[in-house]
Amino acid sequence: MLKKERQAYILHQVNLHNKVLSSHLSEQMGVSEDTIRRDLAELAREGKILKVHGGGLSNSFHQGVIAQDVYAIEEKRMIAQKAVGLIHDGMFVLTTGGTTILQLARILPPELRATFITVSLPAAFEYANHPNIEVIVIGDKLAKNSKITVGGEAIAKIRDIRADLCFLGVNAIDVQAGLTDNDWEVVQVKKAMVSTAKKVAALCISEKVNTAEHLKVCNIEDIDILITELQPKSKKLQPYSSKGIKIL
Amino acid sequence: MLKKERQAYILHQVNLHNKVLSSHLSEQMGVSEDTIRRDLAELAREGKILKVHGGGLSNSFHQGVIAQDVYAIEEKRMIAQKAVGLIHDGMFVLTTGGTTILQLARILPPELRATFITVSLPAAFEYANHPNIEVIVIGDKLAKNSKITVGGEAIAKIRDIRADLCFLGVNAIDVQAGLTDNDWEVVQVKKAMVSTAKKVAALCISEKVNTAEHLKVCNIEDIDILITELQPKSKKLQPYSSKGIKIL
DNA sequence: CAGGAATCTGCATGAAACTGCATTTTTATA
DNA sequence: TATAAAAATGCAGTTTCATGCAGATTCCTG
Repeated sequence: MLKKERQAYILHQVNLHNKVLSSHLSEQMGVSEDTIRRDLAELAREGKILKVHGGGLSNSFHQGVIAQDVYAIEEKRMIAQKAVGLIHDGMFVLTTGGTTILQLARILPPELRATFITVSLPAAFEYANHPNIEVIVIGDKLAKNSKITVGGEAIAKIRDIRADLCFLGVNAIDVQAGLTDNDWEVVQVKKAMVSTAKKVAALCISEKVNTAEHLKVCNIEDIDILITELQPKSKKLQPYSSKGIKIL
Repeated sequence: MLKKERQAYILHQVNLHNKVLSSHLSEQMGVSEDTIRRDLAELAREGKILKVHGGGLSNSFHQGVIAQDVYAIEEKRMIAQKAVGLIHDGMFVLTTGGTTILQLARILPPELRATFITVSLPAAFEYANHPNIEVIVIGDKLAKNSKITVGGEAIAKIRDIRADLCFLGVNAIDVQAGLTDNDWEVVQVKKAMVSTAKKVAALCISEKVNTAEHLKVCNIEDIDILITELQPKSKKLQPYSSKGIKIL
């Protein structure tokens, strides 16, 4: 088993269960606890997990339930503002979770009449605050840290929906690597969304542009629209523009 | 159970109930009171709680965040306390929404390993705070006021699940009229739950005993267990007891 | 102010982590 | 393709950490 593979697995486990035990992982993949510890240390150094005595925890533990201030909120608001312009009355819109998507959910104009389909519970709450929005929740097993539903049922259900538009909260995007993420289950969900939606819009703060994670969601060509807080003509976005992606 | 995990749980409990007892926590998670004290001391040092003789208090005075008050919270807590005794490791439990159910969700002991299936988004959030609870969300159209999913999909999915136990938050109960409610869609969901669960427990504050609404959920005979804040032998509950319902 | 409960202190123990080193695997390059 | 360099891994010995327990002390309550 490759190191990266192992770490991806650990990350997956952490994102799924919020917690991993060194002893458990060691046994599970047949390597020494030392190796696991080194993996955990590395993941912690990259800020992807929180390392504690005995194993590792999801970062969401450290950030706590309180003091939930969103990172780069202004940028995300700006992105949401641009994204909202893509939605029109009568549309069926698919969305993932993520803080950027939540911003979008908050600023939907009250007179908008559309149907939002989501796997994200927090997003569903926000959509529900809008009088004229229909909200469809996709059900399945709940991933505890991200509060999104994941699994085969969810994916099958997403595939059944021919949405007009899909908003993806993006973890990492790169011209070569395409759209990538670090949680196996989330990737499955996003893949399903990309494949079923007529148009795909990626919401991404500029900081994450030209970065990559381990797990691939889709190719850069599968994205129709890229929304960042930058000016559309910004140099950083040129490579995407020349791939035929519409920049907002 | 990891140290951080334990502390996160304590913090959650403090923020929820504004108070925790060392003795209670010790028993709940099966560690010595010394350990709890050390945890409380550490959390206090970090300024997250206020440590006092016998346990800990929320310092929300400083933060300014006050928990929303629920009608008849004490009664509901008592009901939840009784209900929790019915749940055992490995069980599949179906629940509706409602504030009584939310209380139940909050006091689940951390070591409990069970699967909770729900249509209620707020309940799903609460369940997700418990480290060893699996949460399955039933998806469908979201009813905005009650924040539960309703519709044919949801009902079909509920029917697919052979749950060991079902907790119904009860709106009105009466020996003749049976269990009744006033929201058509909620009734559909409850009906499906009653028909599929092996055991049905109704959670009901005494105030609603011997009242009726317009829409029928099920007959009184379909209920296996009735939980109120009253003593099981209370006069008000005799008619139910004599119908063969177990009173807690 | 008396009695019981909660707390603190120091210590013992087992588990986990770190350190340095030897061995294996991967990668780069001649 | 051969081979050196670099990286990854496991192991043994030592150190640190988490936790429970016993006994002394302090804190509440009636």
